[in-house]
Amino acid sequence: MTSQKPYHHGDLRSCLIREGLALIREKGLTSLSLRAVARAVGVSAGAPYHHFQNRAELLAGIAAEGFTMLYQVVKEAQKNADEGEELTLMGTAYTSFAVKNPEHFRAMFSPELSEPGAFPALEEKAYAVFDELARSVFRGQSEGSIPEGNPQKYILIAWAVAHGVSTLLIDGPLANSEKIDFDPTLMGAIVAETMQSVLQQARKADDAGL
Amino acid sequence: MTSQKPYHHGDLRSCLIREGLALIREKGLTSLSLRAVARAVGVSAGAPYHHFQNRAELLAGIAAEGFTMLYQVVKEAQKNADEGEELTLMGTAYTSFAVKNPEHFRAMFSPELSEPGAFPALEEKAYAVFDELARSVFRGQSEGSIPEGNPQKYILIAWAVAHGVSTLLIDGPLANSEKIDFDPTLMGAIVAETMQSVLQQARKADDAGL
DNA sequence: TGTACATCAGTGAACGCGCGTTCACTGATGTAC
DNA sequence: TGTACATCAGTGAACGCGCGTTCACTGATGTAC
Repeated sequence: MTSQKPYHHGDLRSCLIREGLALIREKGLTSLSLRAVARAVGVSAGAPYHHFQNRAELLAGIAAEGFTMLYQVVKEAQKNADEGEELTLMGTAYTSFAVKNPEHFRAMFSPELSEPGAFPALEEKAYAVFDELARSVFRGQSEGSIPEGNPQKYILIAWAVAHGVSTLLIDGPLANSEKIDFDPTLMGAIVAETMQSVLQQARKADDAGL
Repeated sequence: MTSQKPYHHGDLRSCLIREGLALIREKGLTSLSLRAVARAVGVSAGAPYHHFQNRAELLAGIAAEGFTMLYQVVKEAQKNADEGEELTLMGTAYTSFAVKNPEHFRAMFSPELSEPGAFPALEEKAYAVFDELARSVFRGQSEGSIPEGNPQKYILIAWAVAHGVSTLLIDGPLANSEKIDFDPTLMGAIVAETMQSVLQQARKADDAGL
């Protein structure tokens, strides 16, 4: 048992991020502020500046953590997938991550962080996820499980469907609407079904020699 | 020629919205404020309160305008579509709207407005768009151009793909990335191709009696 | 057509607030000898 | 094992800022008669 108020916190950075996530969950991205997280942790307003240069870096820290987590679940899905279903499983893993970690997800795709060049380390992490997606498509095409043609097409479809379902579920009109009531199970299945349809349809066209 | 500084502006509400859109475009949703738009129009800080009860209502006003515009382009696409391609054309119209009107789009799907019940008039307008999508699916199913089965599936796929491509293009990693360089033409085609694949694949399964 | 008056849509000053950020400081910790 | 000292990670007070919002006011507009 340490004393109630040790002068040195010991784990402040992690705590600030944790409280930052709670703040995003409860009051939205807008209300994320260095003062607010410091207050939540019970520390002075100046303390966070020993861990983050400014407000944007806190947000970037949260986003970076999120991309690391996303990379892991996507990579895991890829590893466990049979030939030909990599892209589908990666897509559902993406959506599943978003639904389970909406605060991270919101931070990761926050427009405030999207200026190119502003957060190189973050871009690197985001790119790593994209890269796994791309590699899967290339591998699928060389193995024959994904038809030839512009690989970007398959990358973008997978990403767009997964991202679209995710954002509609998290922040969009589907999130809390009383008028529009979707079956949650259906949501999860949508990404998979769409990917499979696209791939099968493309294979058929490929076989027909188009 | 009226004088330079008429006491009554005459069209302040519209001007506030117009400057609000400019502000969102240039500095992001975060920096939209009643004071900022008043300043941009060249009017005192109190003036906007004769047109909007508070800050949220300005945002809601912008969003409402956006939903009205979106409804029109989606409805137009629906009208001009041949039997069986309604859903596809509506999806591409949606994405096209988003890319042409990113400021409206950002306001429309701003989390700040997504609390259910907070802006009933806005929800009504958003619902109208969704409703056209739903009607198209119902009509397609009764005409036979869309397979039987859970209509929600087709609604959600169309919406998710269109919404996903839109958000990736507007705010997401695709917007300004130097590492990920997608062909813009491809983007536009993605929504259509995905929808067509899904529908054709479903039709095939339907014919096979599944 | 003119006039009195209600109402509308502005002004500008003021308030309190939370925030980002800085800075001199201080207590705790780690390390060289 | 002790001690001197550098460094680290906090404190708390202070600053300036932009914002939301209110309020008494005033100039312009529209309307009844």
